[in-house]
Amino acid sequence: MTFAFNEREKCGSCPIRHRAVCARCDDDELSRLEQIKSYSTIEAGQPIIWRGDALVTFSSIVSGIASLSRTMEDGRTQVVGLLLPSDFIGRPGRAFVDFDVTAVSNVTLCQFRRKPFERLVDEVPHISQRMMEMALDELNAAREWMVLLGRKTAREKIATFLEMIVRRSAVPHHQISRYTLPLTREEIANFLGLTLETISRQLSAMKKEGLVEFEGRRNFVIKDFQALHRASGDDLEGDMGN
Amino acid sequence: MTFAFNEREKCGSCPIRHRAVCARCDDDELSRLEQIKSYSTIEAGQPIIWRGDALVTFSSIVSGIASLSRTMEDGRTQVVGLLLPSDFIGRPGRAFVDFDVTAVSNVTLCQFRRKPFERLVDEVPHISQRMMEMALDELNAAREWMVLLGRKTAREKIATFLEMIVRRSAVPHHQISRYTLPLTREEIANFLGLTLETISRQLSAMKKEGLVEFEGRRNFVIKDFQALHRASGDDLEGDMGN
DNA sequence: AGCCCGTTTTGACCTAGATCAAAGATTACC
DNA sequence: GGTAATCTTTGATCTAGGTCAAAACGGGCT
Repeated sequence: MTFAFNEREKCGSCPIRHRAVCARCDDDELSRLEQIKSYSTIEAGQPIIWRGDALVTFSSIVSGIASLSRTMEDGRTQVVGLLLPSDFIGRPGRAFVDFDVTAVSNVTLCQFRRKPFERLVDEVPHISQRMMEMALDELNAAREWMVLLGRKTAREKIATFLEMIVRRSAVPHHQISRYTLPLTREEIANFLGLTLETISRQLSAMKKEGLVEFEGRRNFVIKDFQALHRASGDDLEGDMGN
Repeated sequence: MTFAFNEREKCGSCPIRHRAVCARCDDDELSRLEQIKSYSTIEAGQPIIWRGDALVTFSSIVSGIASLSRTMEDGRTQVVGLLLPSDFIGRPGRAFVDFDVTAVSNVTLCQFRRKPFERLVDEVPHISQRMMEMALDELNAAREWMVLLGRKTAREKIATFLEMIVRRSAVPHHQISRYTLPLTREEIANFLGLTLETISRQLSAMKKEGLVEFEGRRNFVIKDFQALHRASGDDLEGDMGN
């Protein structure tokens, strides 16, 4: 699953070319980015940056999944977002990082050194426009998640989470499609504001009710998409948010 | 408290001139904004926009407080953000509104018609840069709030909320300073993911412990800032997030 | 000054989800 | 191919915060 990127790989053939911060850039702008970029890889489970670290590079996720999280002094942890390919790490204009970023699977990053990148953000409107767009999308997702965290029941939270995975893998779901949980039960719990036991019990219940079926710990099949949606607590927004 | 704005008030004397979307604009850019703006006022308690409404205008809050919220079909409500003077309403590039916006106190808006404003966003980097900055600040605040909603206890939530009010009123807190709750108990509950009864009980407990003192329902004095902070569950970030 | 109506407080009780504890599964690793 | 190290499931019990209900408080308004 890990892509092998040569140090001077061309942006033109990059898998996230049209979704990342560089999405709107023309060839000239792209070559300016090319000059300050480099690739790096992080193994599953390893930290990418810690909260409080000085921000020395920005990066785009090229492949793999990372989590953004905050851990309180006593160990309580909340995952505040999942970072997928094309998502951006780092915040122009800040000296320090606000949340821990951890590789959930093996991750390939396209990194930019801080100063030159910040200069580009100021000079190239296509970059700041795209970053604004991405920030607003994430803001919306974060707020949607706040509703989940503040008001949904355990069942609704988990149904919403499963639905999110289905929607993201975006394979126009035929009758039988197999999906994969990207996270352990504990990570799911930290994402949903629950405990791992509650996740496990709730998934078992959904199995028993014939809503999902599991093959191994991480692969599942949705047996009843409608019921899943009904369980999510969301109204039938035909994708309102567009 | 409500400001009286004449329809053609100059931006130069605007109280939010240096914090709103227009913060980075020069005089030329400001006059372009001036041409497409108009003021409007909304009474406390009235809706400003509903989720699902077509987005016809963007606006900046000039004075007053509004809330951003989502209500589920069965009435459960989560407030996902408070909008204070200089905060922005609306999202360029979207046709519909994603959350309900409601005036919590009397509100004055500086409104821009959609199309011309979107053109400005594309043409004037000072605007898109500022909007990105604001979006990123809100994103950070939203994520911080996710930690509160997902992992904090009722006590910690309320302490954090009181601290937020203290920090925002930004009067360099001398021994005795009087603050005001901008929300009813029910609104606080919907903001913190609790019920109004829990808010009331927790505030009573804090009173009994000598942490806060109330004068009427909405005015309070913090008797022990340290204890308040300790109760918030946050570590002693000397304002990390900068 | 008194009255009304919405807000807030307080009490009694209940429940969803947490916590504690101990088996079962998987996977990775010699 | 066995076994250690993780994960996951399941059970028993506890509790923070929710729910339901009623009294107390404020704060306009006449």
